[in-house]
Amino acid sequence: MKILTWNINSVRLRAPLVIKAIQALAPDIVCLQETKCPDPQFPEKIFRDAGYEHAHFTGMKGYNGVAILSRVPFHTVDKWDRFGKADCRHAAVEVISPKFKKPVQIHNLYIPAGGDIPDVNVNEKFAHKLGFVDEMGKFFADTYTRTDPIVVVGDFNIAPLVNDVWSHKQLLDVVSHTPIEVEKLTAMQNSIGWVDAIRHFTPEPEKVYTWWSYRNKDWKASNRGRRLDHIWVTPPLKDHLKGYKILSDARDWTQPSDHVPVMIELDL
DNA sequence: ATGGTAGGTACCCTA
Repeated sequence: MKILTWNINSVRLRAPLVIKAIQALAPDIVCLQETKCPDPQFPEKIFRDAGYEHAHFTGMKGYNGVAILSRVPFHTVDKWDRFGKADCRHAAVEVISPKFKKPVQIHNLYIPAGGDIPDVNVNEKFAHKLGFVDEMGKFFADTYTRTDPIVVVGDFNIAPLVNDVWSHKQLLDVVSHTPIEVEKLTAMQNSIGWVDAIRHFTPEPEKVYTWWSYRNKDWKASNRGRRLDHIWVTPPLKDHLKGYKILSDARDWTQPSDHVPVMIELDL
């Protein structure tokens, strides 16, 4: 089973690029973030016509929004409001796997970016981000155990490791790579023993990026990337990891997202 | 030290 995650920054604008990524990678399940689309306007048909007839999404006007599209049947698990806000950042489904006795859940997550200033006293968006990550860790610990087969994917907006950013030293005070964010994300990861599936294949100190800012003249030449998008699995799935792909080419497509598609293949 | 770009929306917010 192939699971793709991509922050596409407007699903209505970039649905054709999602189709292009689907044609390149042939995922079974596609998890999108930043759909920026209220549910009644979600472009379901274009994905249905491409073979992804199952969909679970939660969106709102202008901001945020997550969607799960699938060519295999799933059961909807739920969608959640997080940290007291109805901001459409978390949804989950479950699929039946012949390898496991119980269903495998897939969680799609869009963690808040957190604003520019890494100080909770002057920046409420940063406080929201840290609180959101705390709440996710508590949710996983309260709802599951580390023996449940679960996948969580999404734009976590945090690059936790030294080589998840182009310059560890220069980004220590930049939101996405500050020590407090890394501490919170690590606590969330430890909640039920999440395994970082991308680093399973490309351990430190190899540089791995999934996002390059729009504000760089030449993203490829400057290569000031960050690994903000993640795929984690619980311990029972670790031995079933078969491969991964980061489609960096997509950063060069016409009208690109600033994030690129990240995919994991699991033997389920 | 600063400002750079993008999308959605409505004249500004978030990323």
